[in-house]
Amino acid sequence: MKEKKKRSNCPVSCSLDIWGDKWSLLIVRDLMFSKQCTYGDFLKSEEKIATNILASRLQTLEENRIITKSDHPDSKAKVLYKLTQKGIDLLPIMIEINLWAEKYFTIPADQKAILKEVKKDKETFIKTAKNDLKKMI
Amino acid sequence: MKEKKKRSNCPVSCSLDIWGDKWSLLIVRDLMFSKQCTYGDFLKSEEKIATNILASRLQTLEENRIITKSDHPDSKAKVLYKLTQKGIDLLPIMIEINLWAEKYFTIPADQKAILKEVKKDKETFIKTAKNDLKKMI
DNA sequence: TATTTTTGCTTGCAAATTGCAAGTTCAAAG
DNA sequence: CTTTGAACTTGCAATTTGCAAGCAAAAATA
Repeated sequence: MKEKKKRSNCPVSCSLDIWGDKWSLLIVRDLMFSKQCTYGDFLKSEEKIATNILASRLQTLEENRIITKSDHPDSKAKVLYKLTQKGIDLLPIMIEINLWAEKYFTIPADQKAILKEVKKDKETFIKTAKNDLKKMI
Repeated sequence: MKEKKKRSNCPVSCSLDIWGDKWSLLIVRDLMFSKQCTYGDFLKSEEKIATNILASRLQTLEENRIITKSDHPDSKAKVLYKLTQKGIDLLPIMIEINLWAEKYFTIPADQKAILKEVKKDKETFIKTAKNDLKKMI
């Protein structure tokens, strides 16, 4: 496990050291939507991540205990990736990103529908969603 | 202004297209703390951003209307950078990043003190902080 | 049982980005 | 008029990205 040097002790800087790139939070997003994904599932996402980048990001996220690998119940050839508690705790950040983006971009209708639910009662939405994800650990 | 192609219409992806890197949110962080910064102020930050990277990020953030350049009242040689409303609206994301980091990293005492205030009443903290920033526009 | 397909990667390589150091330009101070 | 300061720009090596192809093990198919 290669320990990368922190740029500073600033909470924002420390966070970005781990997932501050164009791809990591998309992996986390997929896991928040799907609860668990295979390597192939990530590749199916709209943004078309390259296989080597995916492997690299999954490794970094695993090293930093944001995600875990586990055996797929159906097949030894498949691997299941899941969020850890640390990964689940990124949910509030993910939600605020969505709310910000909703204000400044045109986003898909189905996403808007979810955000409508979020805005009704953010606290409850997060609590429920976190619990749902926790069940999968 | 070079229009970069969006990877998808996903709100998270669109957001990361703009500020999904190791430096952009540190610039935003500095502006949230200091309200307004000069080029030199950014360079003084602990993380030691390179001058060319700083110039490049400032340009991208300006192109995407997260920040604006304005004249410094004291000198024509200086430039003031400020957050726009779009930039100010990143505050909830910034706060959630801080709260997440506080849970999983050891962070400086002064930062912890601020987060204690945040946790007392998040809504009010954000509203007040946003108003303070808005005054500077 | 033999062969093909699926799955999760790894490898090679060109292109783009980053990071460091050293300019450059214009305003302001001495 | 010379020096300093502020905001960049430039050059270049090192790292990272992105695309395509390859590969080994497991599973499905013939």
